[in-house]
Amino acid sequence: MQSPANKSQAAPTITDVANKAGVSIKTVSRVMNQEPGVHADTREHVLKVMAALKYRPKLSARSLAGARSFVIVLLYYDPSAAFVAGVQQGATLRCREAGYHLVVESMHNDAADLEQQVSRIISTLQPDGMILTPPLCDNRQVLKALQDSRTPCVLVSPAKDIKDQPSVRMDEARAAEEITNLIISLGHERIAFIKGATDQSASALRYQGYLRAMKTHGIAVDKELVHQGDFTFATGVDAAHHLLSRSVRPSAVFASNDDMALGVLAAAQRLGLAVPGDLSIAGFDDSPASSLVWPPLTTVRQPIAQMARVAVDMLIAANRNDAESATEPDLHHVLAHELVVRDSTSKPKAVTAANAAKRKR
Amino acid sequence: MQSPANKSQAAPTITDVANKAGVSIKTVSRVMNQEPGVHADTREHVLKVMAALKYRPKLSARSLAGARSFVIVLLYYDPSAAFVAGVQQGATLRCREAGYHLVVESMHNDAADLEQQVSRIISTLQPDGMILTPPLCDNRQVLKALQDSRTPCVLVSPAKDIKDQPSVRMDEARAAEEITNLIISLGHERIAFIKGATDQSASALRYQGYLRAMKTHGIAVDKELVHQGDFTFATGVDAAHHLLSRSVRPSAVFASNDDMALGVLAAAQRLGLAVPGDLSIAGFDDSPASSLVWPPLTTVRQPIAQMARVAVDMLIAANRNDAESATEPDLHHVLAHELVVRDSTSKPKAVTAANAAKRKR
DNA sequence: CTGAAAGCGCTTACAG
DNA sequence: CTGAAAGCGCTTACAG
Repeated sequence: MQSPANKSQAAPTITDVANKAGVSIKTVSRVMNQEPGVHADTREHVLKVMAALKYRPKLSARSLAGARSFVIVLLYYDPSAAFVAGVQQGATLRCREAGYHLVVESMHNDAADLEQQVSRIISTLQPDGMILTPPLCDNRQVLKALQDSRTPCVLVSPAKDIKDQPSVRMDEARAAEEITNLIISLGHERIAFIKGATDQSASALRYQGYLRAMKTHGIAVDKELVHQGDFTFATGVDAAHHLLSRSVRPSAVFASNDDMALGVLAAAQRLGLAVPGDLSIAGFDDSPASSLVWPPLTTVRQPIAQMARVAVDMLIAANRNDAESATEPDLHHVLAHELVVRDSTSKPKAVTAANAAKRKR
Repeated sequence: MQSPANKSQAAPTITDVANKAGVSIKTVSRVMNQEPGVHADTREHVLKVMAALKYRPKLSARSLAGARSFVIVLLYYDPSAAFVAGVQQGATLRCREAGYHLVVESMHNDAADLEQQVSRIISTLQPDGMILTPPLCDNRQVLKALQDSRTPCVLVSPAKDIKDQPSVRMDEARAAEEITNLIISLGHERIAFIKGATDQSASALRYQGYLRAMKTHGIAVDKELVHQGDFTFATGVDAAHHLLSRSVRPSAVFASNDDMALGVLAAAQRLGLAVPGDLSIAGFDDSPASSLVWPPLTTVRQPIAQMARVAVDMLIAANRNDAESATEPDLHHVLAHELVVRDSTSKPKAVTAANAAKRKR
């Protein structure tokens, strides 16, 4: 049924390139894999023929014949849309640069057959590596499936580092400390803190950062100004109502994520407080919403896309080192974050005035 | 170097299954592809052996040997994180149900070599189908690369439907009409509208919906109450300042997306207007931020994940029909949206009072 | 209803 | 520096 015309339209194979270049397919293979041991002229000639024919090696053939699949899997379970999108953006771009492709799979963290699901994906796809994001990167079943299959794997923002298990993260505590320092440097002393969900490691780390900054500056932490939240908008609102009903109000609130900070902002505005005039507010995450309110929030930007890029790089390196059994250079990467100072924080006008008044009495 | 112990650990192949089941690999192949012409007992027995061996066919081998790759590619260029995440969620889950895998690739819509990039991905991956989201689904270069390769492709929310080109969308105009109806039913008459970016088809459609509802209810549209925006927070703020400085203010604003609605909300609050008391506000998209402000926004939820599921279904069906050359049943799907009524809209208290006062004079 | 043979397009291990 | 042969794990086209 296939006419010659159709046949000529078929995608060129390595054999087509070899024939036209007058070399063996092995030489073409060497060139496209950038292996040594090919004469410069030969290499150049083959390269030209490949370009002329618009030759693209098929992933399935390379994968079946060789040890690599050029596939990296991103396993995730709905953290925030912004987080997934960020990881993906970084991972997919880096993959393309390196000739890899990113397969994404969304899994329920509490599925009973999670280990099976993961091992099935690995067996079917035989990926060269896997990227895990919270909460899956802290899930025993997932980790077990990965280890059994000996698939290289990088954890992005895991709760804690595991020995011999590569990871990428930012310094949550340091970032929280810096944002607290910023608020203190503005002149605040009564700085409230809203904690995040107790089952997430970031919560404790961010709280540590807050405490450290307060201590460094010799400011006593009033326990009444520390409130438990769970990273949701609603608990931010709640916390604000509690904190702002104190006889002596805080002049600033550091909510350990943006959603809670937005809750504080909403509550403050309902109470008729000016932000940042009457109350400075800082968040954490640089979520999209943080710049879609007035005033836009001072917050911390996680290097999400960059973490994903690094994760991909580590996986590719792991594949190369596999044969050489070289020791991994850096198992645990910590990437720089960024303070995003916007309009929700300022000098404590009201408090300053009040303090001045007090002193006069 | 490989000990027998290691060998037995190797992933089982179709040959292993065939040997253990005492049949040919062709029979195993028939069973796993659910092909007819296998005795029920044989089928059952093979199935048991596959399960016992935890046999998983390798995608690379199936892809190389056969006409299908079991891979679907999602091509996107950073619309909103929420949109990408939604499409992905729907697509990845549906893919897993059907034994497919989703490869994601992020591309710059304005890249000079876009057509080449897309055709390279197709040649390399040989996907069974492709999902395109805005703005790529309206990009000529992308569409051309797809057609040249004859890869089945579904457009999600394209600017307009193309003949013979499958698509999935919601009814933007209808949704905008419904939200306008809602506002009208609350008692509003001076309803402002903020248009979206002129280069996006949704802008015109949503405006049409607004006009249609106003006309249906016999309310004249005051052109001073229609303001051009571009879907950003900043233009929402601008629009609000213009609209609210009118001698007779609107009692409600329908911003044609949430980001602009949030801008209106921020501006209104700075001006000391109560929302929804003094001003009702409605948005469009149900963005994450829309419920992270006070009051939470009345808006429209697009069936994003559902659109992606349908897109995957259409691609899988296209692959099946390929051989039978059956005609596609529904080329253009329109999915139901959902009105999300929250607290940013209410009866026009202030205006009602004012109107009452006017009448008394 | 079942199977033997050939082949998909590459890489591997070996030879020269 | 280069290549001929075998094989990866499946599906296809054909036979019985």
